[in-house]
Amino acid sequence: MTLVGGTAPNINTSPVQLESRFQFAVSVDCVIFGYENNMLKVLLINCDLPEFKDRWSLLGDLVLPDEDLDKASYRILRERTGLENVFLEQVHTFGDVKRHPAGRVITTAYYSLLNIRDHQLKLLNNDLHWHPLKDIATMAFDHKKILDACYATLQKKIQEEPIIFNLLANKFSLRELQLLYETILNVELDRRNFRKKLFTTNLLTDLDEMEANVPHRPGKLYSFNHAHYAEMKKKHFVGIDF
Amino acid sequence: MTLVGGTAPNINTSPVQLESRFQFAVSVDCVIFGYENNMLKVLLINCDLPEFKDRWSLLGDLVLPDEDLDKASYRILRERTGLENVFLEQVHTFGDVKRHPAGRVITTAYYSLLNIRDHQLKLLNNDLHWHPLKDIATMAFDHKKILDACYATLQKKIQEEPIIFNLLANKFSLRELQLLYETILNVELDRRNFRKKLFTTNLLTDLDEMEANVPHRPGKLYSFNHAHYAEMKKKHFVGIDF
DNA sequence: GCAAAAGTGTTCACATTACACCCATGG
DNA sequence: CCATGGGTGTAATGTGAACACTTTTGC
Repeated sequence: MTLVGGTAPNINTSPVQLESRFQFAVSVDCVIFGYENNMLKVLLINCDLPEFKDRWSLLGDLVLPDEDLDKASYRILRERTGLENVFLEQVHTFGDVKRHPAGRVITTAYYSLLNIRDHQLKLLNNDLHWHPLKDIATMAFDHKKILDACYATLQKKIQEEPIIFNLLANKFSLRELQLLYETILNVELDRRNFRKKLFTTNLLTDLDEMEANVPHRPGKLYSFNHAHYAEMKKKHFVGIDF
Repeated sequence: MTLVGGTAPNINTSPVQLESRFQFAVSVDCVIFGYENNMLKVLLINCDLPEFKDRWSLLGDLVLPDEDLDKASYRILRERTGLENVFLEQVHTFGDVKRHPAGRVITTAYYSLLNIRDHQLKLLNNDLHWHPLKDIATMAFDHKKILDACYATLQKKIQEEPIIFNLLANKFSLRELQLLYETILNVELDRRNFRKKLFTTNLLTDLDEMEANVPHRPGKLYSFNHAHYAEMKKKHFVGIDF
């Protein structure tokens, strides 16, 4: 065991020459979740590395030397989807020695939520594809582990904060919202209790519009009340639990 | 804006030469929480960098080239406290370009929980000091931001999992446990409801021992029932909420 | 008129909260 | 005997879960 209280030069306490220790590459990987046809999907790209032939990879890239870590994740998202102002949040950093065949690459995972319908046209001429989460069994690198971690975070987070609306169009029915909760959490919810609960949060704006072209009685359409949520957040924590 | 679907060589998709891009140093910083005299404390070390004269720094170090990120955090803890098998968990990675004056250093923050009483002797001959959390206003680097993030995680996590026992001695009274919850969460709890709640979790083992040397009626002593918690975890998620 | 989902209230079980009195010990 | 916290129970309130029928639309 190393001696307690050793006084070796330390990056936090003493001026140290760092040049010889810039030996790492740092990347970010984005788990971009989308929702379509009652399926939670993830945007993936084909991996051309011989080690991972025919496997899928997350969208990621090396962080640039003069680029903040968070900025890098937004850059990936922008370069790959053309989108700005999308929900994006750091989840975890993966730094096992052998996680990347090219060398020592530490990667920080982010997850992002967006509405596939609104953005699908921007994905033309691309190697990118939406994959139903359920169908993803193996991936390149340690990306399955990263995906699992981000999915777990997503499941937890939608019960704490109303981030789920990022996956829906601006206008949605209560049924769509409930289905999305059920899909992500992998549970079944009582329709009446769900409605009650959502309405008491006051986070929904009734648009006085109805669904169209549905083979049944059309439901009302709602939108997420961003302004009201911002107000609530100022005062107290907002939770959504089932 | 960068073109969507650009096909520039990418670390996740194509074989790339990395050597020229190993331009980062990677460190870990540990926020080591302890509890003593009804105060939540943090183990800090003096920073000798001229930029941060007389400021305090977290315990951290560069990750070694052949060392897993998680392993590095355990090493810091072992080197600084002599402790093994202490609760330690990753919180967040901080990677702003200018966060470290020596160059581009990405740091991953971990937090750790330990019982000060049981371990204080190992801190002799050391620059380390326990600081009451309340007294820490400024720190070196972005360490105050890191500390705040870890504290927020701690507050949240003790309401989800029984990690709080890591801060207490093996034997503790219900009052000590309640005080600790109150201290960390910065709330006041009803004593009777607290007892009921804790007992219903079945996580406490009644040791049939009493406090000694207290200037009032001695309370019973309990220990955390690790075995029972492990059993519960197998079956379902265990939550502790107030 | 049939299928499919919208919309709506009540009851019950359980969990949380609020709250007051006597007890044991040290000084 | 006094100060300090230990130990206990109950009533009220709030929350989550279970549950059935009528309505509206497309076909």
